[in-house]
Amino acid sequence: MRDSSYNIQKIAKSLGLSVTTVSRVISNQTEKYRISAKTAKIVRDFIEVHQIEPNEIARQLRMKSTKTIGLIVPDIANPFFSEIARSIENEARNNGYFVILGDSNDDQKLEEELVSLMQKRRVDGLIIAPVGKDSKTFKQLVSRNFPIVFVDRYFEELDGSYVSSSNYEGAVKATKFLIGNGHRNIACLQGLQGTSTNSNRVKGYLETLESGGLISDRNLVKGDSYSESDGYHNALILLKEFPQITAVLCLSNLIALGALRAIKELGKKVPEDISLITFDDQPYFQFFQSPLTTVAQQMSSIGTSAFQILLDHIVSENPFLKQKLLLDMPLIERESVRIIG
Amino acid sequence: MRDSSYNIQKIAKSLGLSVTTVSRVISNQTEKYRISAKTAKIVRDFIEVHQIEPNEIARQLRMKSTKTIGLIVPDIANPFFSEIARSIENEARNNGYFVILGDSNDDQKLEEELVSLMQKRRVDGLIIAPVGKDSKTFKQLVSRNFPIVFVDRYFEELDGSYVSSSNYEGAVKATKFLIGNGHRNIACLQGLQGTSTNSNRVKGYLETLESGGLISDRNLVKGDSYSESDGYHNALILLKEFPQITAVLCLSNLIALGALRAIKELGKKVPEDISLITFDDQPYFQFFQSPLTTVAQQMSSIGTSAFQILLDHIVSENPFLKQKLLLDMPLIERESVRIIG
DNA sequence: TTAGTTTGCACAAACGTTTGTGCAATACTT
DNA sequence: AAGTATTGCACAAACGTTTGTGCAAACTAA
Repeated sequence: MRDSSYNIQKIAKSLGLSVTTVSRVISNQTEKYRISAKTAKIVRDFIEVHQIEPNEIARQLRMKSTKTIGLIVPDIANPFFSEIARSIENEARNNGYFVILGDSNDDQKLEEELVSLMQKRRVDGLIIAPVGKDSKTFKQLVSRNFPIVFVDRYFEELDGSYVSSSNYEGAVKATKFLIGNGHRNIACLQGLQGTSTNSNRVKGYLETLESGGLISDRNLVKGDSYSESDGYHNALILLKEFPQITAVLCLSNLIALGALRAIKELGKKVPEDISLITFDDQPYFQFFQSPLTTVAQQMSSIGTSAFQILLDHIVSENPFLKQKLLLDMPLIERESVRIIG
Repeated sequence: MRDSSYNIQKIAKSLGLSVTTVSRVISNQTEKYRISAKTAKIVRDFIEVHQIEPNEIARQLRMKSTKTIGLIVPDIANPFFSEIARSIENEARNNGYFVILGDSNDDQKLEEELVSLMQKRRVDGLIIAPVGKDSKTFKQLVSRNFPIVFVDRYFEELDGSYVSSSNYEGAVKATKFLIGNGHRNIACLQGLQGTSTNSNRVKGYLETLESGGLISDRNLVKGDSYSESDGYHNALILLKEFPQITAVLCLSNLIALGALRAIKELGKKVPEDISLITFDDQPYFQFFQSPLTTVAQQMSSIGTSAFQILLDHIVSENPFLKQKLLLDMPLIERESVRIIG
């Protein structure tokens, strides 16, 4: 007979006890405050029978802690972020925390609004995969030492904790792989410009080309969003403009999907006409016409690490110890890269 | 200079006003309570300058409304659910609501715990894609008229609102399509038994076989989870045991991935050896070796409808008006079904 | 038996809002 | 000028917890 109109005051009245005592039983502080085992049992039984759920909101107000964290991602429907979200939700729940979800739709304005709303909600901390072009939304938060952890994209100029992948090395690995397979004209479909992930990946790509004795042509780098449509449009442009291209490096899973759509539309085939390698491995990539070779990110590790670091910040005595974590990016070789004589 | 230590009491003191007045300005009740425009402006300017964020928790306590809904899904990393989640989050935010996320991992026990936790959190309502085998977790909620909307899976025996797809018709459509292409030995890889989605789909499949003059063999229906691994294992068993099978109907996107893995492992090809059709369209299905023919669900419509219905329940004077909505399932024809002479 | 100690619980303030109502001061009316 | 109406704001209770402290009653010791 669950009755949410019951609160600990009514329990107290019903049992002829004080609110104080009931509260202390519920919060398992019986020893500390010397509540007798007998009384404790009476209270617990009563709660059990009536399925009473003490008002958490009042508790939050009094304790000044909501046991809630905010999670803001650019696109929860992107499997990369939803996988991260899953592991964060799991880790949070196992530690007694709730997760409020915000989807910024890669929109800086919306992101800022979400951050503000979550501050109002008094979340204890924030995990955010920022749009990432501009750090101004977070400058104050970080300098106030508000518990916050960035995932995926982050800001070099901000002394905040983050968890991401070793994007530079990942791009190096991918580009070397293409060069090693004989490719000389390698294009790059990039993501949102000005983001740390994009900058590092493009840098890895360009520097590897140069150190491989190839000319790195910035015209072969196109795109300005991690979306499917951006990948599609820029792949079309790129492949029409530079017919000599034999390989394309895609900087995200969605970009790769867009590129594939474009390639198909142009009547070309992977890997016969165009070789393709992409960031962000997905289980289904193995079933593609040409199973995709990828540079993978460890999504669930990113999520669990991010939460653990955030938890440190929330409970820590030393809020100045920031953690910066870059996880390894394994290259997963499939069949989308052709070996050129 | 954002300072969350500011609250409306301090604003009041700083401005020489009463807390009451400040509160009324903030909540835009100036006309109702006759706060002069001049005073209102003073308060608003002060808040603007100091970037003050009034304590939402206190408001929630006083108002007995959290402007928060709970969303529980079996697997947020499944694109089907993450797409729904995205549209719900969007719709919720646009209506001033927050979304607390819970991932039940298709575990009844965990689901029940999540529901209980969210009740404690005093969410104003709940949207839940239930594990769906057993309705007992929700019986009380529904009978108490707690605002709740089921999505995807639901319970016939419960008079609760739900939004799902016309699963029966979808299965009929898919099965007819296979029969129409000459298939006579059609297997079915089902999802979690006892769930509404699964029952309706299997029913549609079996009845279509029968009405098509084919024998419906229950041995050709295997599986008990919507997961990739379940699809994989049962596809292996099924294809080994019944070599006469020419087509497989998969009841979810993940099951289809598992089936594909099994088919590949057995050295067979889609659609040459095995035709395949699956529920839950995904954008990337078009890039598969054999682009998959699917029966699609309208995820974002499911999400937005679910929230709107929930909102109705939350604000409505008439909590007894339940809505049951089944959205259309279009058949998307690609190349995974072979025409048999 | 009495003084000292321990046990078991209650009082009341505090967390930061919202809101019905009351009460001055000002404005309006004739 | 005096009475009435209106304007502008403040008081205080309430939402339901948590917690430092106080104070009887019960137990212990001599």
